[in-house]
Amino acid sequence: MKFLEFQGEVEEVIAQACKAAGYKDAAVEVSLPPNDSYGDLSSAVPIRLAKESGKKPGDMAVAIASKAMELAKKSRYVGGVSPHRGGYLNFTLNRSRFIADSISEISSGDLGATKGKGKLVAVEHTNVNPNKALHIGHARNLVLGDSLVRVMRYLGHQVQALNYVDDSGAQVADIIVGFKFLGLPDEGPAGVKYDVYCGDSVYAKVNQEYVKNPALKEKQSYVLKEIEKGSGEIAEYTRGIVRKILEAQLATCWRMGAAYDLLNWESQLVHSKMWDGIFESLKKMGYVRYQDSGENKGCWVIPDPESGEEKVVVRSDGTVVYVAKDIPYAAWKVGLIPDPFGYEVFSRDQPGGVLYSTALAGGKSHVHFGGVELAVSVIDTRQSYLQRIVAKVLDRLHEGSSRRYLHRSYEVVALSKKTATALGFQIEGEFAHMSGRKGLYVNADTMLDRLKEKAVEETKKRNPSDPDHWVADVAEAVAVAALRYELLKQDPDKMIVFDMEDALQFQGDTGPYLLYTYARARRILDKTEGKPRIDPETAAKLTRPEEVRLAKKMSMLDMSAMTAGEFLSPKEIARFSHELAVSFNDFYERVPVNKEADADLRDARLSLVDASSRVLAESMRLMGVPVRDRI
RNA sequence: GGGCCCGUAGCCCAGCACGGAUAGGGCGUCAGCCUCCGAAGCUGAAGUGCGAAAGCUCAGAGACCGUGGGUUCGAAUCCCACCGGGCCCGCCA
Repeated sequence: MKFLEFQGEVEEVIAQACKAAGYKDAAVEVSLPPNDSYGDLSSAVPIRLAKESGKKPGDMAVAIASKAMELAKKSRYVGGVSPHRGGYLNFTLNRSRFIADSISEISSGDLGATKGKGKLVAVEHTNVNPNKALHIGHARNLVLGDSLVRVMRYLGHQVQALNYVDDSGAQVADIIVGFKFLGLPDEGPAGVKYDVYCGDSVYAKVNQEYVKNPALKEKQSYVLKEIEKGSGEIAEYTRGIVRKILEAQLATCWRMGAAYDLLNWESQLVHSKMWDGIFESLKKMGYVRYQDSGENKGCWVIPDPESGEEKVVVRSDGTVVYVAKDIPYAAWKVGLIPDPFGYEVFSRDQPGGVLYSTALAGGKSHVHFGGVELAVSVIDTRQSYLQRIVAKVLDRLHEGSSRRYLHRSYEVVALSKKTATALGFQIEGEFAHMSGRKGLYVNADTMLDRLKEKAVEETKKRNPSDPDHWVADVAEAVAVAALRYELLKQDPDKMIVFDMEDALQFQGDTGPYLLYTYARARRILDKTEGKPRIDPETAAKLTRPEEVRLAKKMSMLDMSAMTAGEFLSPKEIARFSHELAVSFNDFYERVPVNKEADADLRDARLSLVDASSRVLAESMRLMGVPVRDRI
């Protein structure tokens, strides 16, 4: 997009100007000035050069600026250069040319997305144990991961969205114990989603029973062994239950706008024997050791020379621990071992494309997964330690491969005291961590339903004569927008203390604000006579600061996305969207379009409205926030 | 005991990766704005100057950026220590 081109030109001008002034290898750097009265782009290079040469920063800026002004004449977008007495070099845009070019580029459908040329990338996210419904903590994972997938694709990468299904762990076993040994019905009540039933009623109840009746725990390990065996009545039965729960979970994921390319089943990973080969290599290189004495007697362990501690990878009964499942999975992702899987279609109903599933026997291999250049795992911060172990092992298997295996960690979602109390729990501090076992959580669907309820109310108020199905569609979009934006906009390193009442907010820095802003923009296009039209002459009429700011902001989407991709931080897009929406509303309040008498100016403004709203829609799409023409 | 993360107005957050020009938003509070394109929005908050007035002009609420040191011409940003909060360090996943 054009602002990046402008920035490139500015950097070139600075480099050349420094050279001309006798400073050959000056490091070029530019930044957005704190206030646009300084200019459109600034550089502190003279300050640095002054420091090195012992001159005054202001004088240095003047010296560099005099060279830069000449050079700037050859560029397309640099309109002016001025020195600042503090030592800054301030660059201004050739505004009419910049605006005209920006608008035509965007109007032609070029929203800054990179075409092809990217890397093969895997993004793993969601990864919810198939024994319960998604709560808002899982939703944070999904929103982060799915947005990352979208941003990476925008940046031209070829992305595989992976969802790991732990179908052979203790949590699934608990459900089966409930059905097989506590006599709980394996059909939930009518009208209750199956994942909700299993999580709310079965899982919670089984865990209560474990406390009262410790003998029941033995049933759990029996079930676990049966599942691991992979055949027999219990294993077959479990497969059916897991599939049913998973389908219910996927309905929620799809509702939130996430789509996946592949489901990786843990049971298949185990049966693929990928671990065996890796285990052998690790043994050969002496990285894993057998302990014949001490507290880990009979186990295979990975020693950590730094801490002096050791991590068990194979238990004394010969079964593998969780990291030993994550290691082959990671190795498969970055292509350190041959792909043992075939692939089959799991669902064609997924909005956003066919969903595949790993398959050991009978799977076709016309599609390929794994073996990527960059693997990103969206996993909460509590697993950082284990992820570091996985990375270390990858480096042992192939030096440097951990650089291609990135853990995007994020903090958990907790519940505010108010919300926890409303759910019937007594809380000590200001917030409470969610707990599936205790039944202390807010389901993603529950939250979406609450949001939707409120959105129906608000939408009806504004559109009393529209049909119910239309209202419902809009309200659903508003609900998803509100939840996704809320979970995305905050820094992943910060714990979210979720409060039900606060989250029902539709004003201010929220998803619905973006939807509203977009709808306002489309309204102008509907209501105004004339057509969006821009050319160098009419662009010269767009001189109001609100117009210039809006045009500048909209041409920075690609820059935001690049930052988001580089730091695996989609919240960049949230910030950008909000700023763009604020710029638009500022323009909306002060600059008339419909009522503008000058037809050229009106059409130019129309084209600005059209272009900026397209960019807004694109940035919303990158966050998975739905867009509607009218709300 | 070892490690990771957080600490910015009454509340919630941005800015920190790459040190730089007046530390940005949002909620809440108070006061305004729908016979100008959608009020899910926007404007204003002691006041100053001009004017009969509409209005214009300049200014503008709330923050010792957890504390104390250090590096630097310059620190919210980098380094160290401390304080407060959360998390991890299992033959659970």
